[in-house]
Amino acid sequence: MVLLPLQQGSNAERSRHRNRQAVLGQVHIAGTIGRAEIARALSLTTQTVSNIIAELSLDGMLLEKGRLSVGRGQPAIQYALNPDGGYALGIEVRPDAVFAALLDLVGRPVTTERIALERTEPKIVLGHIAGIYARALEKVPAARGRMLGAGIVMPGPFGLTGIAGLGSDLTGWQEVDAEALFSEAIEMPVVLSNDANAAAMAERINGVAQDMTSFAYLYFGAGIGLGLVHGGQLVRGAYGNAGEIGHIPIPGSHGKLEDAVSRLSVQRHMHAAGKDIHDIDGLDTFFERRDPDLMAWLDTASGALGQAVSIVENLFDPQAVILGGAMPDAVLEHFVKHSTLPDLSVSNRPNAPHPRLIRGASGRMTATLGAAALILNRALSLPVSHAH
Amino acid sequence: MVLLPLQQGSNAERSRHRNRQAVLGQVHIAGTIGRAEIARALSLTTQTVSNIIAELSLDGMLLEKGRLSVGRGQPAIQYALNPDGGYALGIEVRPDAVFAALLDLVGRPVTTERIALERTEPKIVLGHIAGIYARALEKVPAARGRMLGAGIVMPGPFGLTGIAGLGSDLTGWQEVDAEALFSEAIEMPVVLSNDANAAAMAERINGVAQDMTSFAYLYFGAGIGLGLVHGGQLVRGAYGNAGEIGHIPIPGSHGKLEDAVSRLSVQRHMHAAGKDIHDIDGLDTFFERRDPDLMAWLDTASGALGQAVSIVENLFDPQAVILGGAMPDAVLEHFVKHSTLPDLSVSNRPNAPHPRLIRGASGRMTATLGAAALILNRALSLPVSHAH
DNA sequence: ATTGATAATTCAAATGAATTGAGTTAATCC
DNA sequence: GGATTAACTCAATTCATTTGAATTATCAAT
Repeated sequence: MVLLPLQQGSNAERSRHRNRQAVLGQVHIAGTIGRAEIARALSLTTQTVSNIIAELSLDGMLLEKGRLSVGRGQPAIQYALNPDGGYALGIEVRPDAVFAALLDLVGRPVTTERIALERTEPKIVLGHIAGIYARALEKVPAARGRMLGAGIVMPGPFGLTGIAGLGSDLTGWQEVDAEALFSEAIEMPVVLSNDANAAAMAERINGVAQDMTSFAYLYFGAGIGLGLVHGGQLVRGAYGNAGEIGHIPIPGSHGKLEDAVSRLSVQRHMHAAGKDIHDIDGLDTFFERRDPDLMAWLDTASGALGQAVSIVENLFDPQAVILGGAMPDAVLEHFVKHSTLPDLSVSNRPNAPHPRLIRGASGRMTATLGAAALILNRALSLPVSHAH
Repeated sequence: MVLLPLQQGSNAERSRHRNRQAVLGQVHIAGTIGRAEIARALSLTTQTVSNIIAELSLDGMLLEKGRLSVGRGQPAIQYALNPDGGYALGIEVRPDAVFAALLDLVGRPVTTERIALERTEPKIVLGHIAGIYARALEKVPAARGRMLGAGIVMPGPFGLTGIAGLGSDLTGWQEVDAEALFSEAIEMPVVLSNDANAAAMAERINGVAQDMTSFAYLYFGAGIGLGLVHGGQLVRGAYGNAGEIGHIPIPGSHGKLEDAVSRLSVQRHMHAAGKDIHDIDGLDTFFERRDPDLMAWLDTASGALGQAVSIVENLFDPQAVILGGAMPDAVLEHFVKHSTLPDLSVSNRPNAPHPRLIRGASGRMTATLGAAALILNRALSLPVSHAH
């Protein structure tokens, strides 16, 4: 169960694979780019990059985008990712529903689906998965034979821990190898993660973190989770449960971070004031009215959130902390504006290239999109292989 | 200044370099090991490993250690790291002194030195460094021409941050490229880090974390620092300042973690009781007597420490948290025994292979040894290259 | 408009390091 | 003592990269 780095030696074949990924990664970062520039970025010869690009074009992963002239010399032929070059399936399993999205190679959703769940036992969920996949292929025939893999998001923590069984867990999933079960059901590579990690990847592939290699993501789900990206890769921890920030104590507020700032927390608070919030839109409505009870909750929540951000900053020194998840954009924006971030932080630097706290771009589907982004990130960046 | 992953393509030469490191890494992990076993671990052919081992033996990095018979088949020739195969210099710059240690390839210190400092300006410190290096080579002639590099430990944080200038910083080092200056002074590769990161590496190379790839290290210096290792590599953060745990607020205690648990904290507390502690031995003496004022401090400190450990556990999900640094072993042991670790943690798992909190093995020189360990770790593990 | 400089690209040959496959050696098992 | 197993070696082959020379396309200066 321990994640440990898989030490793998290199040979010609693995070098080529690595270089293909690196080339795709450069194209992804740049949008459009020429071979010579890729060669310089990767310390390879243009000849090598030419060979690889010919191969990738043949495989349908790249498209020519005309020539770009910059000063003297022959203008470079520009290449871009072919959106149809590969697809990734994202699946988010929640206690009440399964969400799915099919993303193309540039990270755009091409089809999405939602299935309500009565029960969450593995058999039932897995039964739906095959259908989801089949319908996705039907809607997007171009994806057939071009699936890169599937990302699965489930509420953590995974395995037996001291915070298991605190409500958000799915029944029947505690002691099974979910990754293997899903992989068997849809016959493609599968990556399993929690919602916060996935959301972080969504921002990296197609959101506000595209230019960041080290950042943190605070995700509003039922509780609150933390996704950590370092050097372009997720920091999962030894057992895959890094980022359980909801349970850390916050001074001033009486208890855990989750008690002060989470969907459950606001629902509880509003309910005590005789006002019931059933979903995100409901919350949005109260916020639009500047409901005084909600504003009071936001005040204390902002304080707790600022503390949490500062802890994350001091422990991980990220380029920025991104805020997103199941909250109305306006509320997230309010948090970004009104959370007071302590001056006493390593992230409080003059001339910082990024604001310390940023609202995520991926909207409410962020975790589902992020599930697929886990796969895309693997396809578009140098591998840091891990084994179990 | 931002650390970003250096995307580098692969070719035959770089493959060989990588495979050499991987082979050395396997030998380091195993102690002694045969070629076939290395080949299996790295997914290489025995022929390839044979070639590489021949090369490494010729370079003096490996030693034959007889044959080991396990069941049928020809017994495998065992190889071990040649301690004299390479050396790493560790340098720790403190406000009052420079510590240095020369480590051989297996991580044993072969010579150490201490130089008192009146002033810490770059010119003065750098002036001492050349002398330290020269004397080390004189004492250990075998190290001449076999230096792998130098690790430098200086009090962080590096660069301009919101917690700069809070006392522990060295004067004159805020705005200079320390790595370049040291590298110029001793003409070898240099890695710069803070004390906690270095200490963590010391434990990984030659201490209690040899079998861990993801762990956290709580380091007692003047304040308290955190070193994070994930997948066998340091988590440095975007600007190299990850792990500034001293400044996070701790509930219950009135302020920062550092206020409750650090050398300065215990000195302040004891001074208020009319008892002065000047150094670690002084502290040890009070502890041996079970001085009631010290025991009272330890009580509150243990509580705060437990909170900090739990935060680290939940955010990082390490295999274990290691405790070490400038404290008497007996006091560290007391912390390990008496810190109450909350049940509500991802690290509170049944059948955990490691205790949640462990005392470090490297003793008082840990940061200096760790400085050199930064270099050894680079030589003995697969590269995760970063550029600035 | 012509010419030279610059840079991207292509072709063919060379290189480096890994793999492959056959053969040898040295232990255990029966 | 022969069969089996596994480590190790040798020589030939394969793969992917680099090297070096030649070609093409643009900009800049005369």
